Order: sequence, then structure tokens, then C-alpha cells
Amino acid sequence: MSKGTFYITTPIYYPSSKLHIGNAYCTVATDVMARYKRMSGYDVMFLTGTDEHGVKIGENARAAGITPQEFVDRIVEGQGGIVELWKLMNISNDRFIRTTDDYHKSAIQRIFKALYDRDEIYKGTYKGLYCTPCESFWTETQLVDGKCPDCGREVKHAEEEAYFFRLSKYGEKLTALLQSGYLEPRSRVNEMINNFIRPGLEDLCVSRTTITWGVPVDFDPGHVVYVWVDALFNYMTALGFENDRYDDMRFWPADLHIVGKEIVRFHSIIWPAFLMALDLPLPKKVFGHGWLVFGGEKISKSRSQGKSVIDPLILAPRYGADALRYYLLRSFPFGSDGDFTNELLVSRINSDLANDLGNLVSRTVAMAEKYFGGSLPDTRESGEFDSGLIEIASKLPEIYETYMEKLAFHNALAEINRLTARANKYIDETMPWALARDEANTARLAAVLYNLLESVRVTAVLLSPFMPESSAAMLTQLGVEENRRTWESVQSFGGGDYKNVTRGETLFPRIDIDREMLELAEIINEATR
RNA sequence: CGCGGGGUAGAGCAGUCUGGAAGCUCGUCGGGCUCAUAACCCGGAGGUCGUAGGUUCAAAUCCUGCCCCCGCAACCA
Repeated sequence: MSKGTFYITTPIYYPSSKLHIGNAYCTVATDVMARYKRMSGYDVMFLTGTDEHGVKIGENARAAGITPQEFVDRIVEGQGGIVELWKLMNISNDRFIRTTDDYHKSAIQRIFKALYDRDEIYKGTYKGLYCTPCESFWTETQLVDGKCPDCGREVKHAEEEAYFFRLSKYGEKLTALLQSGYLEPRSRVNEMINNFIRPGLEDLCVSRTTITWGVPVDFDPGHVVYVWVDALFNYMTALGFENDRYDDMRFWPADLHIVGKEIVRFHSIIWPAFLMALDLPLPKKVFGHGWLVFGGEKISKSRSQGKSVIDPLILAPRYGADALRYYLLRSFPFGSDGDFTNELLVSRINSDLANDLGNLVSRTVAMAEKYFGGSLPDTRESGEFDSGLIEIASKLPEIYETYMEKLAFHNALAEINRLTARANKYIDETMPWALARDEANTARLAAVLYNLLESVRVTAVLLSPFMPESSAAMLTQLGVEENRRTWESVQSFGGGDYKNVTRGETLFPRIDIDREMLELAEIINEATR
């Protein structure tokens, strides 16, 4: 029974160079949310993709001596590219849009025309500071010492004909939208209103004549659609808006756009204004997450050129995509910045995953095999200490759900860890190895192991959006059938039985942190040489 | 006075919206257990919650000033 549709998106990434761990952070979070919603019964559409036009890509392609299309093809679909990265990170996107896809380009032309026909777009003059060698316009504030921020040379005032979107008339409607809870976290709302709306919105330049790598304005040769319309409408063209490639408009409006804090502005001001202009339903929510920083400083694309050790292509195979996914979402509140360090990554894996969770599964499964040959008897005797464990396990799904709905992933995971810790303690309290010494205690021993296996099952199911592979491996060791791996099945503790418990491979091997840090240092050295 | 975020135990962080016994992980010291991945469990030491005021019966939390760090400023998640 479906609870309805749920449409969730990542930003479309700009493939001017390879992606870094920060992009992976955003996509992993979106993936977790998508998997969580699927698990809890929604018909989910999860979209990610790439924004492939613009000056920078044109330049980089020229520098590489290939066409822009070849350039983006390489970064998106080539070896070590974006598609491969998402596969490696176990991203379950239903669709991948590239703004160079034909259906998207023709749809953008129709959308641009529709805005023009409604007089939401008009032809005017773009005035700015132009750097001739770079073929780029800059604003006053972008200049470095009054010169081009890219090449450091003089800029001059220049004008070009351009189309403008009447953004300025949407100030009031946008303020109301922002105050209605459209944008989270709440702290970003003031930033948007104070910074951009209150000073007065200017009309937005939506075409350029100096750019060639982009979607042409079909009714006015020489003009190319500038980033806004091209990029933002991906969320709709990917569903089939103004094109025949797809027929999934039942997913619109989007339930959740997850974006980085630097593009909150585009998604909370420009994007809804476009939709208002076309009388289209607005997305239900935009969530602006924080950034990963590295040693307190921002991770930039330029700084991560080459193989830095924060490269997910190195980290994911080394520790497992699940462990990396877990670390990213457990360590930092999603709305704030988080300091990524390799030490913290390894120490998280060791303490939370190897010592606490992995070891719990290991000792529980080992005892079920050792004492009952992997098949628990049906006669069980409850006893002291049971209620403490069962209470936590029973309440967990509801608490988890509350946090997941708020995208408070770190809190949801902390709650799961609480159950893991409680289960480990329960083993100490009940001392199954002592019970096993006397056959008179068989029923009690069966109950203890049953409670432990149930706790692990609940844990594994709730972890499945975060760590899909490890979760499945755990449930396989427990010998749990499909119908006991569902969201519904963890709403109540007990009910099933355990007749086929089998030890498996170590879920999360412990890492020698000192040796690991040395090896990572060597990897950095080799890469920078 | 451009805007925003942050300053909580040796380290890294929750908690601040919605005021009500200062919490978690790592590290450290001591004890327990032997089912388990030298893992697990219990206990101890360690903090004037950046700073100065204010509101309150009560402030890490609300208000004001100041200091320090970081980011944004129209294409870096």
C-alpha cells in the first residue's frame, strides 16, 4: 500500500572538474532520505544529475583540447566520473538528468518561450564589468583589487543585449513563502530575506550573447539561455514537463529539494519565482545543508584537484561505502558545517561500527550458533533485565521517524546507537555463557538470545537507508525472511522466530588507527608528487 | 555599523528554536567479564558553557555590548 508519491532531488552538479567529498555528502544524505521514504511506504522518485553548460566548462574543454560535450561526457560517464562515483557510494537514484540531454534542451526552449509570451521575460541591456580575455562579466563585488578575479587583468564597462526575468515583482510573495516554512533550516530564512529580498530584488539576467555553450534561445538567434532557467527547471523536465521523454508529472510538486547552503538563494528565491510566473505548483520544501570543511577550512574544487585523501573514490573502497556514508551522516548535524578529518572517520568506524555494532552482531550470532545450533527453541522464559532492553527497542522506530522527518540524521543514528549499547549491556547483565552451563536454564537462555536477535533485527532495518549492504548482511546472518525486514515489521518487538542464524564475515573490521594515518599520509604524498 | 554561522572537559561534538539537575564519543585512571572483532560492561578524574552586563524563582539556552574564528557577497554541495 503506497502512502503516495515522494519526489526528492539533489542539486545538479557542475562537472567542470571531478566531484569531491562535499558533493558526495549531499548526495548520500538525499539517498538516505529516499531509501527511508521507500521503506516507509512511499512511491519515491529520486533525481540527481549534472548542470553541463556555461563558460567554465567551455574554457576547461578548450584547455583540454576537446569539445565541451566530450569534456562533460568524460567527467560524467568516464572512468572515475560522477556516474561511477554514485554507483560506488550506492546511490539509489531513479533518474539521472544531464542538461545536455536533448529532451531537456528542447523543453528549456519551450519554457523560455512561455515565460516570454507571458511577458515575464523581456529584452533589455546587461551592463557589467567585462574581462575581454576571459570573456566573462563580473560584478563590482566579485572583482579582486578592481581586477578580473580569474586572470587579474583590467576589466572594462561593457553592455550586451540580454533577456531579463521580472524577478523584482515577486519580493512580497517570496517573503511570504519563506516565512511559511518553505525553507529549512529556519536560520537560512533570515539570511535570504535580509540579504536579498529586503534590499530589493533586481530583475534577473536570463540570457547571454557572449556564451556559446548552452541552450540557444530559438526565437532570437545569438542568445543563449543563461544558467537559471536551464538548470533549475531540470527538476521538472526530468519528470516530463514540456517533453515526451517521460510521463511522471504526478510527482510534481517536489516534496524536498536538498541543496547546499551556497545555492539556497537560487532555490528559495529564483526557482519559486519562475514557478509563480508560470502558475505552477511550488516545491513543498527546500533544505539547505551545511558544508564539510577540512581542518576548519572550506573544501574547494580547486583545492581538491588531484587525488586528495578526502577523495571519495579513495575512501569508499578503502573503508566501504557504508562506513563512509555512516560517518558523514553520524558525525555532523545536517544543517551545520562539519569538520571532516581522517582521524575522526577511522575512529568513528572503530568505535561505533566495529566495537559496538559489529561486535554485538558477532557475539549474538556466535552464541545462537554455539548454544542452539542457529535455531532457537520456541519455549522461552522471560526474566529480569528484559524490560529495559525491550522498552528501548520498542520505542526506537517512533523516535527514529521523528528525527528522520526533520533530516536530523545524526540524531536518528545516535538513537540507534543507544539500542546497540543497551544490547551490549544486556549481555553483561544476563550472562548467557553462565546460563548455558546448566540445561535447566535453556528456556531462559533462549529468551535472552531471542531478545538480542530481535534488537539486532530492529537495528538493521532502521539502519538500512544509511548502510544498505551492511544492513542486508546483518539480516542474512540472523536468517530473517523478507517480511521481517520491513518498516512495518519493526513497529512491534517479537513475533517472528529465529531458526536459521548463521555466522557471516566480519561486518566492520577494526582499523589500526596509527598505521592507517601513516598509510593515508603516503597516499597523499604519492598523489601530490 | 553589508549578511550569515560558530566559540561547551585534553581532542572532536550534541544540547540553544520550545529556559528547569552540564551530556556523548575518543583519550586517561581503576574495577568486572570471558559470549565476542584485545572487543563488551561498571565506576573515577577532568568544564566559571568566549567575555561583560541584563531579564527570570531559574540562563549554555532569552536580550544587549564586546572579543576571537569561519563563510557568503549573483555558477564551488
